[in-house]
Amino acid sequence: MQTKPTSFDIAQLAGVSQPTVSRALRGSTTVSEPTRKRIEAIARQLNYTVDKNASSLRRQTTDTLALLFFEDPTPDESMINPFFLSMLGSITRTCALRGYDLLISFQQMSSNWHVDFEDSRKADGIILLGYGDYELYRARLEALVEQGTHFVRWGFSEEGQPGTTIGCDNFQGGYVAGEHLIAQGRRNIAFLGDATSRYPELRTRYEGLCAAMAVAGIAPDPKLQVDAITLEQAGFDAAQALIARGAAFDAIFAASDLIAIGAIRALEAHGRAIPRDVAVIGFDDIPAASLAHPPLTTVQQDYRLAGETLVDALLGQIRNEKVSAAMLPAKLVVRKSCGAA
Amino acid sequence: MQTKPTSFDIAQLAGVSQPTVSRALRGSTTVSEPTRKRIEAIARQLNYTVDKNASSLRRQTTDTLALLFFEDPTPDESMINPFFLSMLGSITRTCALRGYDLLISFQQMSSNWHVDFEDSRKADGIILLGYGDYELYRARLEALVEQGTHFVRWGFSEEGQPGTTIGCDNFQGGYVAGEHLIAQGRRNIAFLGDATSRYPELRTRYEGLCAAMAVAGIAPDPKLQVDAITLEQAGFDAAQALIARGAAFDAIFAASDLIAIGAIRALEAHGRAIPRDVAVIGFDDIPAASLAHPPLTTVQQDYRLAGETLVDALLGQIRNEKVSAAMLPAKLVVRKSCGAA
DNA sequence: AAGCAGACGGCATACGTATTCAGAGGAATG
DNA sequence: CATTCCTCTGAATACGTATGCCGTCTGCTT
Repeated sequence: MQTKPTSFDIAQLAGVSQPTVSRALRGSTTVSEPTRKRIEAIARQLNYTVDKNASSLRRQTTDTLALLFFEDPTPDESMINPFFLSMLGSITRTCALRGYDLLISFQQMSSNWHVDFEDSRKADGIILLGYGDYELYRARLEALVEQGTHFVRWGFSEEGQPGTTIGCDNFQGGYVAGEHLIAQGRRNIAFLGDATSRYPELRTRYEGLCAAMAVAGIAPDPKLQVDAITLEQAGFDAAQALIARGAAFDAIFAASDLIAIGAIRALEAHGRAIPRDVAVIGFDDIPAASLAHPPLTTVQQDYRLAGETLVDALLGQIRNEKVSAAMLPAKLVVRKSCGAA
Repeated sequence: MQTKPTSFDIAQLAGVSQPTVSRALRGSTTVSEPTRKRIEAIARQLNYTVDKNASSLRRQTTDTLALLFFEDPTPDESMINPFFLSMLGSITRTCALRGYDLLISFQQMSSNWHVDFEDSRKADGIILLGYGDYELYRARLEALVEQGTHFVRWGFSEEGQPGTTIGCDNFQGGYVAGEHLIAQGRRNIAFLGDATSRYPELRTRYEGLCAAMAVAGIAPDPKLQVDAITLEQAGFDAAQALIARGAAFDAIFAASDLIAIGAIRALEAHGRAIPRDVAVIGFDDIPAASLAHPPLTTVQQDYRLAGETLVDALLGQIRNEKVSAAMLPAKLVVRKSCGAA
């Protein structure tokens, strides 16, 4: 095949005009059955494919979604939150099922991605993946909304927030974690993860924990809360700090699996046995959680469902349907680190 | 902004013609300095972005690459080899640096992706990621080459193989692993991973191991080799089989980290202590390797370099440069599982 | 036999950009 | 002052598809 066949080539071979070829292949309109069959056969034989650019240009729509990871810059720039990586599989798969291509990009929060995708008609909509300080980029999201850009966000969903947000029920996740630890007889439960409003999803997990404690008549102790962001090193440091404070604790609820794994390393370095001395529960259920030692009990976010929901919400928005925020259930996965049978 | 501004809008505002706007913004040709400045200012003010589809259609080039994962189907379809996932970061980053967008897709090997990307002008070239039985899709790759499609492949590089292949030096990786185990005083080294030609990269790792053993005067023992593909479960099963054979071994070299982690689970289930009774070395250095218990000594593939090399090789090919296969060095990362100080 | 509806398909054109060709104007040269 | 050359820019057009509009032909009704 020297040169890519066009709809004109097919038209000529089929003895019809180019528009008829277009109509026949797109299915919709009125083309007689025999004509369509003939055109389809020739197209197949020539390995004809519709030119995506010409088609998109003409239809003013791309059948493509863009996936943007934007996180706080990490030491290793190419490191991605493993939980998001797990979602990736589900997102690409859902896109494929819906007949959409997926464009992917990592972004510094400082760059001007908001101009770059829908504006230049590379994609019909954007999926935003990124934990983190929401207020920092609020202005950007508002600009997107104002501009009429289609996008959905994974994360914490709040009243009056620009755009559509899909997230997991962080409160409930924290609650079941707390409930489970208390059922194991633990009373002094520490929390490693941000309790300020900088990372609302982490704070909400804490609030869920506190609610479970309240039900059991346990008052939250500020000394048992240490700030930590999602990385392993942060978990290590936070656990160190917790020990240094000298407050007694017999359980840790970590706001992410990586924090939990880091904390376990620190605890073992200080001679605390897991789960005997300290029960540990994480959050996310990343692939490494089951490989950790001891295998990590954790609150699972359903990444399959998450990916599907994100894509479908975005497609709904593109079709101008009314799309509302959604909160996905969290599920406790019991392994060894919490000391349950 | 109700309607997306076009180059005509800018032309009108700047008092020039549309072609001049195009020239000014693409930089290349001769546009006087003041005119260019004026045009750029107006473009910025209007948030103008070149329409990707129109531009691609006109230039017959997309500035987009496609990344295709195609692996043997796994039980969980959305599971990706973690090593490839690590490469993803580096690939997207390199693409961004080179000014290319990245289209991503998972593929069943049965689908007709070979028609779908460059043919329909979605991308200028394709990156193929997938271990596995090369012969199965040899015909496809040959069709790609014949068609003039630009693509590079990660994997085992062999004489007379269609297309350009970038891979890691599996032989050397196996060699340093063997060398290290022997230096630890281990003599009976088992290999978990395919030794047939179905997975050439795994077989080559075995050959490297054997070479190191030969230098130390150790003959390879077929009873100490068990087939296993890259998954954790395969490692577990393989180690079980190895133990069942009854042959004595004091070390395991696993063809992937997941195999190694699965094997460790099986060994511990049988009361063998790591590394005291059995030293274990894996391959890849996936993120979970350092989190495993004990932390896994492994042969590291440089995923940063790998991603860069893949992208640059592909871009070279697109520019019609002479691109040759490349073999990237492998590096031993010593942790606890091999019993070294 | 005339009229008419409906099914099918062609003509023309638009989508927004990049490039070829040629022309206008000015500077430089003799 | 005429000629040449160069710099800058405009006119025209092509890229490949999708669609609004209209014509034609068949077959049916009255």
